[in-house]
Amino acid sequence: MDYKDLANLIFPDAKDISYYEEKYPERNLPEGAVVTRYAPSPTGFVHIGSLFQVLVSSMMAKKTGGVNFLRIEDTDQKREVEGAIVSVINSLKDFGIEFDEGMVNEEEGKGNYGPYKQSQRKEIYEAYAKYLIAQGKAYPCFASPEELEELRAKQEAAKLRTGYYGVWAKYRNLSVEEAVEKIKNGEQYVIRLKSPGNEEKKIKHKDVIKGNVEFPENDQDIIIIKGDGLPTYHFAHAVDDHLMRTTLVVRGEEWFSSVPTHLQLFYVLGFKPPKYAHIPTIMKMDGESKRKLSKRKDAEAAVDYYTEEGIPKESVLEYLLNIANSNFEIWRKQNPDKNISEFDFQINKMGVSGALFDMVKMLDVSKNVISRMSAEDIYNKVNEWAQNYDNELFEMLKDKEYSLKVFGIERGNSKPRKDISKWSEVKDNILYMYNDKFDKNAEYEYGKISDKKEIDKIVKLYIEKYFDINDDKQTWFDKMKDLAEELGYAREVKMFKTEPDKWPGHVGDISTVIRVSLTGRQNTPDLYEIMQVLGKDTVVERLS
RNA sequence: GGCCCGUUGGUCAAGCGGUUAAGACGCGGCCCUCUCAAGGCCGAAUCAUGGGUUCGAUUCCCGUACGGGUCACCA
Repeated sequence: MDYKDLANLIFPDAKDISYYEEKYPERNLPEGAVVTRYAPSPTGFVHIGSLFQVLVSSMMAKKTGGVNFLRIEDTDQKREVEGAIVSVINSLKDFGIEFDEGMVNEEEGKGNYGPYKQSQRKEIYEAYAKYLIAQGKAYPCFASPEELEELRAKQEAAKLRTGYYGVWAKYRNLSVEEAVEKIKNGEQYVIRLKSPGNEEKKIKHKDVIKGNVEFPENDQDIIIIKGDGLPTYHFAHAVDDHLMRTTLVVRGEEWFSSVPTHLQLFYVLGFKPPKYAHIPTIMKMDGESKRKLSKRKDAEAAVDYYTEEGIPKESVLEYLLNIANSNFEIWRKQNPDKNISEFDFQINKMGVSGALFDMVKMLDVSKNVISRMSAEDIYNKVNEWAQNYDNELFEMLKDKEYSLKVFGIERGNSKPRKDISKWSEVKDNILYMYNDKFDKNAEYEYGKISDKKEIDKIVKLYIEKYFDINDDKQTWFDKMKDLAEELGYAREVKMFKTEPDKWPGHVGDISTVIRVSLTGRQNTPDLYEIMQVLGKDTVVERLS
């Protein structure tokens, strides 16, 4: 009896690997095209760090004319979540991320390198596991959890490196006969790699982002097929990314230390390894120390948070791109109207250490993104958002023509307003522009001039003598000055500043009175434009 | 603890042996035909630390400290 017999006993029906090698040939792509992927386990939750990663891969694929696909890594049956795949797809779609290949719903995928869901690829892993067993490069291991626990305890007590390796790998040198007998007796087992590595030796490796590194070789006999018959991440990664002809693996930094294991797996299987790009973790300040953005503790860890808050997808993407390539900001300044995809993204220019997530900066980026949008664009986006998250606002926006005018205030010129950073703050921003939301009789905070009689006097005089909806802006403003003068206030702020004792106040104070009476706010966009949008009747009505 | 990776203003960061050490956010001040949001100008603020190498180190090497990752039949 030899290894082949053992392999046949374990995986009697597995195909020869040549079948798969032929079925999934090298891709026919232009020189330099990158094949990359997003490979989440289906929890349904998309972390902001994952979005970061997908952004990077998709930019790379797009830039080189390559492929970016979605593979679902559902080899952990305990973690299955219903509907997770569709939810991942949808969450990413909210950010404009769509895949060239891969899963399109819970069960189906598109593309020639599928299935794209690992639980549907069981026979493929078996074929490759069988191939290794037949060569004596992998073996069944019968160690029970208790046995492994004991092993670990022994190693810890002796202050040795823990794990299943070398002389500690009790079942690695079991004879074929013994193994066969155990299997026939129905003993439980997993398949382990018979690691050819030596811990004393170093391997050199170049990570696309981190650069040159040296690791000790892997000498752990890692599990490749678990007791439930499904592969571990490591094995599935090697087999899938080889067969799917991935050339660039973009993944989180937490995988960095498994590089030696993965390289070894590719080597043992006779595959050419892909390039690896380990991207830094997005961190958050927690008291004194930094930590990973946590799914449980931090709302902003979930990508859905941004859509719920109404932070436009472009804003999130731009912020992330900013962290990835800090020269993006300069590019954006020079190319305010270009699409993100035109930016020449450089993956090797990414920072090596984890950046702290900065919501303030994100909102600033967003403010600029939104300022570049047209009133129509903003209307559509706010409307869509409100439909899902704010019914009152949605109702307000029903009068599209009017709302368009509201969003058009100080917009569409060379210096557009920058006072919106997310849709959730829009309502409060524009509330007073809608008659049924404005309470004329409410008590408002006035500014410097707070005497009720004086206020009435100012407003009354304005409406009776100076207000004319047909005035152009200059005339309107001149009249405001005239009003100030007639009431005994300085007509220019400058005049007032040079001789503050001469007047009780200046035009600014007068216009504040009008502003508050008209809007209930001391701070608003341009008063003239507001009056134009409100229209004659409303202005008169509110000021009388 | 072992093994990896990292450390430039409060934050994100340029920088690759000689720079007045970019820029952005934030902060402070001033300016701008009315208040804001902006915009313009100005300002405060940084190379973790100790040794080398060098004519010269933020940049190269070693140690230390600190931070992060990883050591599962989870991915």
